[in-house]
Amino acid sequence: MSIDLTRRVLSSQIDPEKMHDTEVVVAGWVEDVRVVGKILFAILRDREGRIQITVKKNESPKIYETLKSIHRESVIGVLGKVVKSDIARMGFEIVPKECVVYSYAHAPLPIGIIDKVHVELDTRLRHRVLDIRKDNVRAIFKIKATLVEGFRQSLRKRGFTEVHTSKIIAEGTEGGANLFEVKYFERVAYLAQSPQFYKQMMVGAGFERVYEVGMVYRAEPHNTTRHLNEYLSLDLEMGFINDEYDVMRLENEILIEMIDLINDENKRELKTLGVELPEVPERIPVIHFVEAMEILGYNEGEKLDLDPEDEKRLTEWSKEEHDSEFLFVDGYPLEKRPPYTMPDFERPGYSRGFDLLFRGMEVTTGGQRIHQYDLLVESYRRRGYDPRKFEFYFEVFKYGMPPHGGLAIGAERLLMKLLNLNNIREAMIFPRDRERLVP
RNA sequence: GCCCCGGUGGUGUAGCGGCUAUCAUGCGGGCCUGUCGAGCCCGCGACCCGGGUUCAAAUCCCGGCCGGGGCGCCA
Repeated sequence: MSIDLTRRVLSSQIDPEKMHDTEVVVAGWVEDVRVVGKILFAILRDREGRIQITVKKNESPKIYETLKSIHRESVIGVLGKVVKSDIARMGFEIVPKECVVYSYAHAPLPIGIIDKVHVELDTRLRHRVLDIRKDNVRAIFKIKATLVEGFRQSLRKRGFTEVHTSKIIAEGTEGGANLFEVKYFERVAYLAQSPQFYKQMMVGAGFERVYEVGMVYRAEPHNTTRHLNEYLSLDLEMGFINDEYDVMRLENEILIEMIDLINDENKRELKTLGVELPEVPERIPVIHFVEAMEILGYNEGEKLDLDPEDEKRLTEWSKEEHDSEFLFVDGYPLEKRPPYTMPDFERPGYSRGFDLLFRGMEVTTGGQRIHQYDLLVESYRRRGYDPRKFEFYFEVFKYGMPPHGGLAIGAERLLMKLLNLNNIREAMIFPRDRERLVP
């Protein structure tokens, strides 16, 4: 006895009006079995939703016994008739003719899928596959997929080429402090903390505009709700810009499009999560670092960077003053930015580097980059790096490099803030942090 | 790297020196022909590890491991 799974229909494809009394194949996970005397109801879950299988003992004693005996989350296939029904909440139910158990789930489950008890994040992450069976958890990753898709669509449309650069590297963009070491045959290599060098090199290689969607690695032993040791970086780099404002404007536009796409494609998931996405203003406000210091009430030069509390206060200010939950802060002090950052020659000590703050968190770092060979080499030297180690990177600057700039969006940070998640680990299928390496 | 807090059945918890360690969920069994947070009855199942204090430790102390949060740093 077998069931032809090529005939399988999904829960969402069953229209009780049109399909009443027709035979269908359905398959999925048995979320729950409710035995009510000589009748039982099995709730079957597939990727789209749920279907109720109704079995009467006197009509199908074998299927009744089978479904009564299996544990929750077992995988079954059912050949049965669609029966339109007013009593069933879904408007229909399946009365089975045949039922195959493909996989018997063990009991008890390490975490409940539909239990009404709270489960700690740590426990959920240890049993992530079961955790992701919950609609609200899967919704996060459906939305993440759209977020990335939106990034790709928006950039491709604007003449950007997707590139895939190596994650195994010889030298970090800013030295080796937060790099993971890997054994590379007889040498030491590192995991890339950013595709920064390579995407700039690709601008100079003639693509002019490139983007990359890829994992990056930070060996920081931090333990917070907003840090991961491996995260998805949405990177882009564009040539022939006037200044960093061109990059900020681009980000503004693509953010609008990314959020539009999610609103279009993930209505159900947003509803499941009870989330309404924020409005991205046509013009996200931009303030200079010096202005930020004034708003926060610091004296000039008192601080060279913003701490998490400052960032929270600044986005609160932006919400009040400009009705925007997004805020660009431009012109960070040069010494706090990486050595490839273009200095602001009109304001000595400051750079053309910016951050995008969203709901109290840094979600993007970007800026105009140095494109002049001598200036770049000097900048690295002044920071104490040995320019000889970066020759592979400097080469493109020696042989014709357009003025350019770019940015990197932390995908999980953006997603976390968009969906009001409490912990960035929730935005990663299998997060890597200080202790977690499995699953 | 630093600071604060925590670890009790599969899961989430109560208990915070002394009664058979609480409750929910789950799991097993029973009853029920319309359940959909099903209901009712019976049962099963736990004090992170090591050392110490004490007549007595889940409870107090020390160390370890693990977890949660914050800072630094960053996306």
